[in-house]
Amino acid sequence: MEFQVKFDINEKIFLRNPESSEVGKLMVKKSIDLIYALGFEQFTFKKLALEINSTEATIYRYFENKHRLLLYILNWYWCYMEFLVTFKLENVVDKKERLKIIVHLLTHEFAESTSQFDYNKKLLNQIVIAESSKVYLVKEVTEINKNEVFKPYKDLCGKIAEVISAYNSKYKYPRSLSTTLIETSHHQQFFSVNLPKLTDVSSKNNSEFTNQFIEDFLFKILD
Amino acid sequence: MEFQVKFDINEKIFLRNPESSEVGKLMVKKSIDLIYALGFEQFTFKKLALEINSTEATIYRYFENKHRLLLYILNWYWCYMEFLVTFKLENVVDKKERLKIIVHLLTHEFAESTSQFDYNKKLLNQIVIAESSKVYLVKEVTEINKNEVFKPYKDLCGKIAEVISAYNSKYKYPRSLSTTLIETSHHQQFFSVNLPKLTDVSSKNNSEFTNQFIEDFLFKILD
DNA sequence: TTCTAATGATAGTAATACTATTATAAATAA
DNA sequence: TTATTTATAATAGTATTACTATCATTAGAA
Repeated sequence: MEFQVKFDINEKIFLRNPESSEVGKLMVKKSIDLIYALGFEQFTFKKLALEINSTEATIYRYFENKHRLLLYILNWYWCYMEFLVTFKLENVVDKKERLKIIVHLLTHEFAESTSQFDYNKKLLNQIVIAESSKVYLVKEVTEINKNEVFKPYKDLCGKIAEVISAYNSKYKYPRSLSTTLIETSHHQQFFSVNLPKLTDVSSKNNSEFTNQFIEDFLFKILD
Repeated sequence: MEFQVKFDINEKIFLRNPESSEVGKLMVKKSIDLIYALGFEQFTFKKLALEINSTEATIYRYFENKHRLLLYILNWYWCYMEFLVTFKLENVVDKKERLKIIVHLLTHEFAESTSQFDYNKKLLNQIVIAESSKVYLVKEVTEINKNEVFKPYKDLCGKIAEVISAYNSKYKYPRSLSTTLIETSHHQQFFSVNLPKLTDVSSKNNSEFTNQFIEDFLFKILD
């Protein structure tokens, strides 16, 4: 079974909806490949324009700047992640199992995408790990936040917090623990690959390591 | 009692040691004020040159680029933090107390610096919270890491890991837990101020909130 | 005193992050 | 069907950034 999902991304993020045209869709899709390949700092609209055989001016009609484009991509990812969580939790009643499913989702790579129309989720996941904090770790965060552009992240956080509270209603910090699960899964994955001395990975699979570390700490906190 | 501390920062980080001259010392000191005021993205060598009544060329003789200057500042901070940990732990034998002291250090602001020669530790702390991940979340991380420029961070992490292991020798992930303590204390402080819905802060003091959250989870994990 | 080395002043380049203008092509409405 | 709107490609241009290079001046060391 294979299907595509669509989300309504907050209109404040773009100038023109990239979903409304072919160039628009192509620029988002290719930006994922390019940001992954170059890193966000080296990524430019000029390079993206070249990649999609278009011009900078065209891209600027869709996004104010590359920061907004990254935000768009991340919003899509957070929506997708919330959808995935909801989907995978369907019909699972065991509360511990529900948490384990979430930790697994947060710590494992996605399979390479097969459809050419779909975003490459594997690359997207790597972008989230390495670049996502760059959208909020900026001076203008308060200004940017006013447009509710972080809502999908907050919603994901809220959803996980609910599962945490369902498991242990007495735990006092379900939201902070949610963000800690998300952020920790990112940096432990990043560190275990790039700066392994900051972690306790042994040679083997780093997703598996991160999964074990987080699951271990989550249940020690909640039990 | 008031005293200044000096650290030998890895020579690979700079072209000329800023400690070796007055302009050098001034540029590091003022860069802390400027990065704090503008955020790392808006911070430029041109603006810094203006601030210290010097020229870009002079700054470039000390640091290859602004990324290296940030790395220098963070290295200093990590060394300072390790020193502080060592200092505050002196003569404290109770193992739980030792961990509590560390958590307190990680989650609380420093006092405004009094000495005009000293770096402003309060601003430095804010820079660490908002900008530190930008030095390793880059494509070239492996290349940069080869020069051992992250050693002070790894040492700090190692030191905290030791205290963790001393408290509970059976715990399997002391290093990953160390980095999680450090990173979590940063993003919880950042979130509780800027995106509070991602946390469980109530209106009050956010350092205190972060301290409680982290202390709570640390001892649930280790006990 | 002479030499050396660091600085300041100045200039210049390539790339980035945009904005503006116009001709053309495609989609839509009358 | 034509007229109108709209998006795009092509092009040009600007201010700023991130550097590199040159050279005269100055301060300190030999």
